[in-house]
Amino acid sequence: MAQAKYQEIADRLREQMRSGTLAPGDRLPSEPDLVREFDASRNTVRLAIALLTNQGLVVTRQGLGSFVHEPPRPYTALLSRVRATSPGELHASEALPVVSPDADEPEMVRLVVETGIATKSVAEKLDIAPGDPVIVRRSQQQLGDLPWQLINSYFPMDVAAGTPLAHAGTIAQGSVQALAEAGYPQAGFVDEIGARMPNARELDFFKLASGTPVIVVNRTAYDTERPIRMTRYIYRGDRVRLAHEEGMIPVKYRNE
Amino acid sequence: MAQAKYQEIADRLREQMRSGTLAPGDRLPSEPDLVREFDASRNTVRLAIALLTNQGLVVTRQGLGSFVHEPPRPYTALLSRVRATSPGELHASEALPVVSPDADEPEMVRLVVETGIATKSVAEKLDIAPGDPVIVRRSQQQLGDLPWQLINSYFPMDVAAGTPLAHAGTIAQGSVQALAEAGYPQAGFVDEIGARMPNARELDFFKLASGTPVIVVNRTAYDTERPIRMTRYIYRGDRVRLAHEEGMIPVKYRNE
DNA sequence: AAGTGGTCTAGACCACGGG
DNA sequence: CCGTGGTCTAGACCACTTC
Repeated sequence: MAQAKYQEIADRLREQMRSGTLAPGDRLPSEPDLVREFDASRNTVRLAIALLTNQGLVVTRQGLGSFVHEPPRPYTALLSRVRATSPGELHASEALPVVSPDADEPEMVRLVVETGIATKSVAEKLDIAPGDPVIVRRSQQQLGDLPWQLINSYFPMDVAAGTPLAHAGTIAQGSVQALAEAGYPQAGFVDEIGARMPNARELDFFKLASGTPVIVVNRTAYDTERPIRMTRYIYRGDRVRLAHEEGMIPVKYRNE
Repeated sequence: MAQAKYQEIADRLREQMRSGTLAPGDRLPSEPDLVREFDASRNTVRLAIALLTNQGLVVTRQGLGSFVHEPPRPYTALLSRVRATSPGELHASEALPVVSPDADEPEMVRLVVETGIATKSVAEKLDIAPGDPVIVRRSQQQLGDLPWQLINSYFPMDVAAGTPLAHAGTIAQGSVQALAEAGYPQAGFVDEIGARMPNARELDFFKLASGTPVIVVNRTAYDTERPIRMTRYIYRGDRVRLAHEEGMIPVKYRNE
């Protein structure tokens, strides 16, 4: 066989999506229909649909059918806020500023503060040893009823102990200010951006369809000497874009 | 049944990976072994393994077995080259600068230049109409034998026609310089960064295991008036990180 | 009730990789 | 050759959604 039958079925369906015969939101033929159309067993048809699902092209809903994925309009998070930022815009947990949300969606935040120990990746960024104690601030954020980002901030214990950073609740003045008041003014930061498939926790929080990756931003902040914070932002790949600007952008093309 | 049997099998295997019983690179028990261990049919075992594969935790190789995924050390592409860049460092197709590749890996580039028509997404970025003609420069890049990025640059026809940008072959002085000489000096750019599952072309070029997303960077460059270029960088999510720096970073923590 | 997808079984044959 | 995963079948029963 030149090509597996389930590949053939997937290819045909993919082709129909490309050509518009199957438009975003359309229901695919039912599994029994495809069984008849391609003279295949149901398992083979299901293999084809699983393939498309894991490529993010199709979503299936039990009792209803399989549907061509409709890419939603994404929210955009800004890696750098170049233009003036009023102090009031600073988010409690230092979330990246967002543009173009559906204006008046209420924002909901669940915040947990705890002490923990540094994992290998956290230790590396903070230049401490794995297992060293750290202050962890975790938050889960929703816009309307869309769970859209997870933020985990890690502070070296000697930096954050005894400061407002170590206490539960939001930080009125913002964590950058709190770090400055504790004697660690932020001088700069490095972002490291990657993408991977979600783990169980992320799958549960975001309610992601399979075939949807997450975007991970590791932001390590430094004073003039050393790392003073590492913040890990996790976004759902299907609804979020990151933006970064440099130089002069004509006004009509700027974000925000 | 509280939980599907294949979910149960996947959970157990995942737990063994977390605890270290199964270390990265280890071979999982064979399918017949798992059939015996969990008293399940082979198809059910395969469902469990497919789940782990699509989460990027496991890779299977026919004739050999299934193995716990080994995360490789990633290459890092810099979104902004803050520090001095000599003209010689400019890549022909304006690739983002890379740090920490295995030093002396030879770089290979395949470049195609053609005229095409703007897709919806390209048209939007270039502020032209879908279907309008554009110059397209496509390149495929490898480091050693690792296919690591695809770069597609789109230029409005009125900008690039009759310039070196419209001709095959690399551009000695770099495309930024070529645009400047054509009367369109670049004033700034906007990057839009997202992640998604690879399409067929990308799957083929990168040879990606399922469960591996790609990172997409859309860089739109402007002169003082209008968009003059849109470049789409596509990276394999399993081997690439993007970096972005802001402010002052202590020397020992800088990239490069 | 009827139609959809979700889970599971038992068995078959094929293709690949290594001894 | 043998053990590994890859493909495919035919049939069963369950769970969810809508009418």
